[in-house]
Amino acid sequence: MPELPEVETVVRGLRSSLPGSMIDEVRFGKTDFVDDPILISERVPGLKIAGVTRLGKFICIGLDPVSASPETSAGQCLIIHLGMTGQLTVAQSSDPVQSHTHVFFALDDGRELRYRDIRRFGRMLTIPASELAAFKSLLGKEPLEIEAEEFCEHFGSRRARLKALLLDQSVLCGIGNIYADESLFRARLHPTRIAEKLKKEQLLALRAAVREVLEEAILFRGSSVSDYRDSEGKRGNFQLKHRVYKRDGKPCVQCKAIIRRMIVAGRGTHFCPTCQPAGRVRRAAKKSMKPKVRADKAKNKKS
DNA sequence: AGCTCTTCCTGAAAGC
DNA sequence: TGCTTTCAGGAAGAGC
Repeated sequence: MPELPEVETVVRGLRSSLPGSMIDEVRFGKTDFVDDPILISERVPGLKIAGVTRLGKFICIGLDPVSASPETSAGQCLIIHLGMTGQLTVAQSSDPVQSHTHVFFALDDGRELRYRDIRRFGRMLTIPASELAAFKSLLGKEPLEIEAEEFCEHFGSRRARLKALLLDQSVLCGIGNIYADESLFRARLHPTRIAEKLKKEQLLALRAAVREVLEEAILFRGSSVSDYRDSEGKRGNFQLKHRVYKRDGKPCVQCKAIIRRMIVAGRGTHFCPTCQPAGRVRRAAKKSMKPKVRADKAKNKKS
């Protein structure tokens, strides 16, 4: 599934081939993942692609009017989230169309920017360029940009589990299930540990692990599990470097213990029980000779 | 505040 | 062999 390294790889590919081209026409197949297809059809054709950037897991295609008359500030941003199975590729318009391709942006040079999404968990919308800052402000910090102090403030004050926080796009943007698990392994932290209870050095280790994993994954052009492909339709290679993700039942690369899988924050979560020891286990559950009574007492106390 | 559950969707894999 | 069921998960919303 596309997370920060995969989206970054796609963005770099698009950036090298799209800017300067004009979008002539937009055609849609299914549109249930598009905020407002009519608006896109109205606003986008006739605009020139100025640049391609990444915001967390979002791809942002900057579109400018061709004749830059001062009063038409009709610059737009086409924003695309790949969800689980989204693919954004550039093809010749004569190339065969793969199944599940739902949006076609015909360019003025005979090429097409195509959006394919098997499960349609992606999202597509257009906003005026002037609203980009507001859109950005809804997202958390970029994990490759956040400073150490800021990271410690954001995480150190939260009572949530580390895994849940890493997945929360309003805290850090761009991390998904793969890189959350891989980062926690490298930081030697158990996914269910409570962020607030970490020592500063552990928070710093987590920040460093996140950066290291993401940077390495970008070098390998992302991880191709399931359907990920870059803008040329090619696979990434970082899946070969995963140390815990989808490796449950296999020996830990570090200590040979068996990698385990559990559900945390509703997601399949992979970890090494030895390298990533759990935090203090709450005592309550253990010596519960009279669990019912205890539970009731606790309830009465509150009310 | 933060947790779980549900919804969206398809194809792969497991179960019968 | 072939059908049916289960599962995976990013994000948002409901409800606790």
